Amino acid sequence: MKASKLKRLQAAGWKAGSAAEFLGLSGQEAALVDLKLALVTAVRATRRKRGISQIDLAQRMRSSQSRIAKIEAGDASVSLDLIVRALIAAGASQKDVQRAFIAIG
Amino acid sequence: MKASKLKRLQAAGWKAGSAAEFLGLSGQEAALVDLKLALVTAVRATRRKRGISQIDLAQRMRSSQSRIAKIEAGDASVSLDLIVRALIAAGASQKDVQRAFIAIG
DNA sequence: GGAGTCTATGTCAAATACGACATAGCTGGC
DNA sequence: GCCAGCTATGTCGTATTTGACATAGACTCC
Repeated sequence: MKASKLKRLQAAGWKAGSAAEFLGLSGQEAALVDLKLALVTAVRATRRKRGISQIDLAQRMRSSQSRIAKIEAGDASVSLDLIVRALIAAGASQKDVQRAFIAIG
Repeated sequence: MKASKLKRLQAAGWKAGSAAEFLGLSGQEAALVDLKLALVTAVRATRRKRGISQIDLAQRMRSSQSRIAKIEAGDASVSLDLIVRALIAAGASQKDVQRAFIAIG
């Protein structure tokens, strides 16, 4: 069958080079974390630049103050979606976003 | 109490200018959708450029072929997190990622 | 020192996103 | 034709993420 073959392939993928895959994965995860951190910094910077409070920003994106606080704190329970939504809602300009990436580049 | 006042503020925020807020929100959502679309396109382009299949990519990021298909199809059940993870796993350069994100302007 | 504002942190039920799986369609080589 | 690999779509149980709420700390102004 198809599915069983697919599964065998996946199982094989696990066995062969699992250490390398782990390293690769952790590298990918690190890149994602870096990206999140940069964006989170941009959220706080943009919000402050616009002089709006966490409550204000929460209202703008139909979220709550506590979520904004968690976003800015880099809380693990915050998705990239939410971070970017906050960035957009805060009114980040293209330059703001670009600046966020400079740390990564 | 604090909380009740906060709640009143949020309720007021709802009432006053709800139409404008709705328009604002839908604009934000549109921006997010545009961003996702740009990234999704980059995922497929990068994957094809590297000559890897959806199964390959799925293994690289410990996901499944069906999820990759959904990512590339722009399925609503796919988060920005997963899209970016796919982009990174596909081997997109940081410049590629940046380029896609800059669309927020 | 009390009141107001802003931010941080923890909890929780409900909503959403996840991987896995099944299965179908499509294409190209045999 | 048939088979193989690749992709698309739907479902499902589980895991993660969410907004809301409570509450506490820091700081300012009266």
